[in-house]
Amino acid sequence: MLDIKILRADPQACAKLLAVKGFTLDVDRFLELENLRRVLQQETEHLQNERNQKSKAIGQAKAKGEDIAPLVAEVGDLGERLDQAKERFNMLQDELQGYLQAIPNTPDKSVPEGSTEDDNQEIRRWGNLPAFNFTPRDHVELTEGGSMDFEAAAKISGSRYVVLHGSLARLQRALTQFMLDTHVHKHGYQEVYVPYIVNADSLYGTGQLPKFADDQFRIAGETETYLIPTAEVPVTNIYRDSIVAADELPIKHVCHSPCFRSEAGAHGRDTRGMIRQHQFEKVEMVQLVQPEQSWQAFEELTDHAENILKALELPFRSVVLCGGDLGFSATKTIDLEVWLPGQDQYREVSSCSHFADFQARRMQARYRDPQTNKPALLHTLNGSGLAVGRTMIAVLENYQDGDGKVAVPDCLKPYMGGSSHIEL
RNA sequence: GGAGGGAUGGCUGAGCGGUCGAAAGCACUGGUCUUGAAAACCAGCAAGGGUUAACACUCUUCCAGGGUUCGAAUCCCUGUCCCUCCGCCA
Repeated sequence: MLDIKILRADPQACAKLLAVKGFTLDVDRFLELENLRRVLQQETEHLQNERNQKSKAIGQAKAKGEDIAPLVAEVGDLGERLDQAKERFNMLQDELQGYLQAIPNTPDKSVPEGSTEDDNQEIRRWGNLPAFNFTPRDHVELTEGGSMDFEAAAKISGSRYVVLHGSLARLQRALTQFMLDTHVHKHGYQEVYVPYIVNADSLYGTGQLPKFADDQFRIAGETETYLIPTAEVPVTNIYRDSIVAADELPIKHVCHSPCFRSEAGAHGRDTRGMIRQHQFEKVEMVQLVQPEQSWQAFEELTDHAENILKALELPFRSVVLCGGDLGFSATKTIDLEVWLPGQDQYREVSSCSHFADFQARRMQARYRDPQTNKPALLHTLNGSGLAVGRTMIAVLENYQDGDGKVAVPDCLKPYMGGSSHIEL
């Protein structure tokens, strides 16, 4: 959620920024709601004050043993008028609140303009594309023997699921372990284990609700709960409605979890292979930091994600998302795209986002500012480090030997029992 | 699943239907003292919102949502969560 004070102060400036994101802010509507809000609020508070005064007087009179009947009579229909004013005010507040909730975060000044991913801006490339003396196969062709089993998955669950057999299952686990260990031991993150089912408040806090309900898997039952679309949700929400001490910052968590996405709007996209699944594994980094340090933290976080690809010696490029491609809650996002020889293109394996205080405001995640000794909103950031399934695809496609085997990247060997190759 | 107990400020923890936004302690901030620190003492210290140039005034909030009342942290109902005991069970 945006800071309503900033919005009030200069709605035009906000509208201009939001336009970069392709969002049209109806300034007139906002001002209209705001003006009405002011009137109704003053009216309501005035009546409330009147009632408070009278009730207090009754209390004092009673304490002195005086007759309170005339005072009570004086209250008259005040309660009724107050209720009516309250109702009007609350209705308007709900409307204003709903209006505010639907406004995405404003993009940072450095975010390029543009509407689709074609307008994203490449900022760096790393690694040399592998040269093969054969035609590289994609991960589906490579695993035709059945180690990547979409048929079994379709039978037991449906489309967009996968069963991994034997060495592939192990490779995925090895990647996960390697990523976690790297972030914990080299990048200073604290590992957390979290629930994979969360309530609506948590999804609201990070911005998936109310707007993106269709992308979530809702659990049937009386209480409104959902499967997590990313560990970002439970991990960030650890700090919802809390005030942390400044010396606890920065908070850096890494968390491995499965992610569940209904992919509601992605019919027909990436139907082949395990690029786009309803369930996938991801290692997620989450940081909560002081506002002054957040851009530095953003660089570091992106670096941490890139380090995994470098260690795996997988060629990749980093791109800054343009306004139109930027997510609802983010002020800036850098995607890491790994080279997939089988597809002859770069594909996203990580998305590192800076949310500024947007999520923190929704979550009321704060720290005590040592300068003022007052609570202040934190800045939140997160990034995949990395999407494990897609990273595994990249390993398969980049390390294929043309002979039905795949070399194991050096950094993974300790996690693969020392094997230098896996059979598919 | 059965039976009880609980939810109050950053934390612990009092709180008769009426100056209760809430005792006390801890923590924190400032001061005195000290070469410096600690201790001791004194003082301050909840959050969010509105009107205002500012001073100031005011509203809301004691888990959440309803209700009773002139007035609710306090009484009633519903829900959520936590704790204890019994049962069951990875």
